Amino acid sequence: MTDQKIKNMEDFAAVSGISRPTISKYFNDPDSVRKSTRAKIETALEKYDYRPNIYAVNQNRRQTKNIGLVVPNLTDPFFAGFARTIEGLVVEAGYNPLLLSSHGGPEQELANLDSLRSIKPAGVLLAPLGRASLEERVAEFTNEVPTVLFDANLEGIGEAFFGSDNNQSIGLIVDYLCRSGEPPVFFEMKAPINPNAYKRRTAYLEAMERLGHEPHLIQVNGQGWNFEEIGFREGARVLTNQRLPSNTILCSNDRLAIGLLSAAFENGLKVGLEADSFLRIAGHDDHPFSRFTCPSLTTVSQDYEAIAAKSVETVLSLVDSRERLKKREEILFEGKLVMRGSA
Amino acid sequence: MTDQKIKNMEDFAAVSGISRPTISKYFNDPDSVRKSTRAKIETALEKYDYRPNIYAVNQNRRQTKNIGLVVPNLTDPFFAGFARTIEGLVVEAGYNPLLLSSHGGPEQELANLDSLRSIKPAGVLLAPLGRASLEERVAEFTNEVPTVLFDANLEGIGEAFFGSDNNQSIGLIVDYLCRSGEPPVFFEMKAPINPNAYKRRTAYLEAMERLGHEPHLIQVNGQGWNFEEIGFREGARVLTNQRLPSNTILCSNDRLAIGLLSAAFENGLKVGLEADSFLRIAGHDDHPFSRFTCPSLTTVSQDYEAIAAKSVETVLSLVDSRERLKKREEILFEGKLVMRGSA
DNA sequence: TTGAAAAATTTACGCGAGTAAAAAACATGA
DNA sequence: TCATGTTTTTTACTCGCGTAAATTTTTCAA
Repeated sequence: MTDQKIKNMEDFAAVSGISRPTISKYFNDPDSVRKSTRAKIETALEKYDYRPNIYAVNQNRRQTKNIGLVVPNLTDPFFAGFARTIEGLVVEAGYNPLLLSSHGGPEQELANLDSLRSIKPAGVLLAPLGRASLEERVAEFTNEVPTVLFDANLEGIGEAFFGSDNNQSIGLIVDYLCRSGEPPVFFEMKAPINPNAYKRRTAYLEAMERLGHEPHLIQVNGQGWNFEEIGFREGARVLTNQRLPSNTILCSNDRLAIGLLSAAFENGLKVGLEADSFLRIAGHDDHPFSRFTCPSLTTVSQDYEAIAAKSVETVLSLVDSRERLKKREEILFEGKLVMRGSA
Repeated sequence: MTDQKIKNMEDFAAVSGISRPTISKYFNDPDSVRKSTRAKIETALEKYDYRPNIYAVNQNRRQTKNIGLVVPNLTDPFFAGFARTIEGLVVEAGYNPLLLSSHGGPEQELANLDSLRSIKPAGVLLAPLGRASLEERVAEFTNEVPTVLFDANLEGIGEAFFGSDNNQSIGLIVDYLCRSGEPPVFFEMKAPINPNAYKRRTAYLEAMERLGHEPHLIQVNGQGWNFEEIGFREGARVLTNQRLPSNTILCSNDRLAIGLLSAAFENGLKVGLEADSFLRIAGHDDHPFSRFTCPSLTTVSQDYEAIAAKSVETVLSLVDSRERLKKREEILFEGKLVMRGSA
């Protein structure tokens, strides 16, 4: 490494003995130059520490290599894992992911889209919060920038949506619970933020009807994304005050279930499959922590790797083609039953 | 909102009736122009949708407004929360945070610093992994870019370090445990990744000595950042095979404790303060999930808000002054005992 | 050896702003 | 009203690179 200062492509072209336009071409695609030239450039690259100024590059390119990635809440390990997987795929494809978290707030979500706007992303992957009032503003954004939705759907918005088949997955676990014991009641928030929650509610009602059981919804109060807290607090109320029509509780998501399990423990109510258990509790999502609850949580895993892969693939193909999809695409991936100790 | 297209500052200057250099000045600091001019500009801003091209701006500014933020592992809610707090402070100060996660790998950490380099951040906040072999490369980076370390210290690297006083916090909980029952053994990984783990081990040994008790380290195998998994697996081995010299276990961090609690439950060992409990378990960090373990986890909370505030304040003052600190600063913040059910 | 195709070079312009210097316009208070 | 200092305008240059067109060089097969 020589320490002669290379401040721009001009300088680097000089020391490498190649013209600047060719150097530029090389950086846009190393395979687009003759092998012997590439070798010369790479030799120089080892000797001198140079990389193109990203601001100058992006100012002139038709399209940046930036891919925006917006998740509802990074504090939730489920989304953190999702984001990590997606980031990996994006990087692998030679693009530059930019991760933003909406922290559970619709205003923050819009702020995120706004700050993405300013970096002119080639495409965006958005897991929306899904607060009806702001869908319009999100739609505006997706008109400007090719956007693929994942995890939660906003009808008709974006080029495509990839997520879980709540119908199938809830059906799966309701089937299992009915088969192995008393039919479940459904534990959820009264006014959920996330569109999936509504889908799951409906799926539960349908599954119970299909199996000829009386459905029963337990809809608790609570705002925001502190699901464990809500599950704990409201779960304690329900468990101590209310006479439930079943000893089996299916929670709308694992985080509620984690809170509920904690409440059950606190109140000395044994949860599990054993004969002396008072309750069975199941969740949905296969949250990273659900293996470590007491007892470990029976749940449904989402195929988030497939969702991530398909989402990235789709947004990148949009970016490459510089076209929009003729028809909005929508694929729902199936969940898998994860049997553990709690139900 | 008129839809006449404003494509650059020139256009915007035209429609707002102000000269381009003055517009430029306005965007760099709205208060630097006369009130009447500012009013004119802001009126135009409401009418026409224009924002400066960030790439052109950053190409010409002496310094970008970007602040890099690198955390070891976003999948850990503790760091996700930390990051969120820091992001908020950075935005509030008018800077642009860029969040990257090292995913627990030193190579990824270097890759993160490398990709930060290309966006020419004005300053960086780094919570390092602390793998000795790569410290040198991190140090190189901190020579180029003003960097403040937080959470984990690398001796002599960066302009400053702000973190927890492990000595104080471990002392605090060892005191408490000894006062309220049997002196604790210390449960930790044999070869921890994180520098704090070493500090905590030492702090434990010192605290025990100070109180006149025989220390006892349980050092388990395990690689990487799956602390719950390691705590669970190795915890189960220890609890079933080993005769412990105490019924009280202090874990090096909450995530290990969460796994250990799960293992205890699985093996039918009652944890808690009750007379019929077999074990007491305590952790460190006040992890977001530690309220929902069974039983809830007694631990020490880090003053991460203070650490975040001080870190941001310091890096921004470095950025503003465009100077380096004469002397590396180092502040350790005290932890607080969080008494819950497990010990 | 030749000749066509492929690749590299030369030249030149554009992108959208920051910034500096000099000139002009404006604000303020006595 | 005038002098003074403050803002704004004008003009012009710079940043580092993408990109296009015309030209030259290289490559490789016939």
